Amino acid sequence: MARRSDHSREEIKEMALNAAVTIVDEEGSKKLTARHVATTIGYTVGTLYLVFKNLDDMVLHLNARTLDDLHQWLLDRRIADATPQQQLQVLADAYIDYAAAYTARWNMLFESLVSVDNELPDWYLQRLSKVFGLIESALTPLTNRQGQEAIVQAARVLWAGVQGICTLKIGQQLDLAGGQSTKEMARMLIDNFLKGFSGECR
Amino acid sequence: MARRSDHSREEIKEMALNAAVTIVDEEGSKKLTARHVATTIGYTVGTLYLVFKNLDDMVLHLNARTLDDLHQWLLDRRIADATPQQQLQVLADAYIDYAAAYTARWNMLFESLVSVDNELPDWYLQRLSKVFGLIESALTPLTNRQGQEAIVQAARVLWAGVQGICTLKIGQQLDLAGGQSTKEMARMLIDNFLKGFSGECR
DNA sequence: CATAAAATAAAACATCGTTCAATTTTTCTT
DNA sequence: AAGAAAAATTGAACGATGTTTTATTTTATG
Repeated sequence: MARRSDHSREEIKEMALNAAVTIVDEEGSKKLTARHVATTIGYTVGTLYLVFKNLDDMVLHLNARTLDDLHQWLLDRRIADATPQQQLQVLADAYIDYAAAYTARWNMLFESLVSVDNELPDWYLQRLSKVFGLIESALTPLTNRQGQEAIVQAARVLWAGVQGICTLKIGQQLDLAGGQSTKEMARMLIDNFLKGFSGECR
Repeated sequence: MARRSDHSREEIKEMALNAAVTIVDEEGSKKLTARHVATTIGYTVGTLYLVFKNLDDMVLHLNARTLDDLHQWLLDRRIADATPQQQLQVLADAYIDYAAAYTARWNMLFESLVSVDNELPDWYLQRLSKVFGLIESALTPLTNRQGQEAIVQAARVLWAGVQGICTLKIGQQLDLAGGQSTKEMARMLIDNFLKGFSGECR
């Protein structure tokens, strides 16, 4: 057992979150319990409550990490010199890939939005905005035709759309006639939405 | 305490589900526990396991009810003699209203999609399809321009989009610049998507 | 009326989040 | 350096949970 001041509170926090990520990835979010995390890092359950207010607080910090990770994931897959449409499709594909690769983590992102009664803290909202900003910046070339306000709104709508496509795994659950993949759905969303949005219509 | 054969198993099932709906609506999904449901209907917890395989099974049946209810809700609000665009906007608004009015119920619909490991049973998928079919039928007038296959795909994408808009309550959580309401987002999604989809573009 | 079968209750189990008192280790004071 | 104060950590405890098992009651059956 770890004994006094082997690690600072900040270190324990780090260790706990590392353990939490591993548990979620390898055993699923249902196995993410206080005791499991504590014993994994060589402490007992009481210690966790020294560095986190409660389990929800820990999950919030865990989700913040996921958002950072997702943001980097999307950044790494962005391509230069592409049309907004191409950029968005790359982003959507990357988002879908992340959700598929780290499903448990990704799910927790939205479970928490439900369970948290209080408002989300600023440091969390900032992480959300960062991810969200990627879609926004892909749309900025359209600022000539559309106002900045409309761009922001479109980015929200598009992200929500891709999010919904991932959430309802319709491709898997409702696949009755002809397997339409998640990415195909996202492509359809982006193509048609952008056609309408970028004003190529009468 | 209720005593032997006061109610058939089917009646107990009904009572339990009625109690569950009330609990979820009035106290939230977190208060939906086996003991709470059992005592509400005047039985003890063991009896519940006579009519449901486990709590997840009960939630699944509860969700089936919600889907039926949602389907009727959407039906009641449909309008006749309207363009696909109008129909879809009415549907989207109704969907959003339902999610707002019965948030706890509505949330459980998608939490369960996550937690259930096994495939969803047929009787549940049929309920999903029924709701989904409403969007599809609103799009059928476009069958001339687009193939039946494309209609089905578009319905999926649009529903997913509205779903995502509801899920990320961006209007409330990420509302940094200018309050864009959920319905406005849905309108933007449908308008632009349909413009692109219905082929009014070059 | 006795006995089998079913329905229900009650108790038990392991686990959970959370709190708290007890114990150990460090730091501070003189 | 020694003892007191403070902090870190444990371990036990509490109430609640999902689920299973045992015991009891009620009905049905012969």
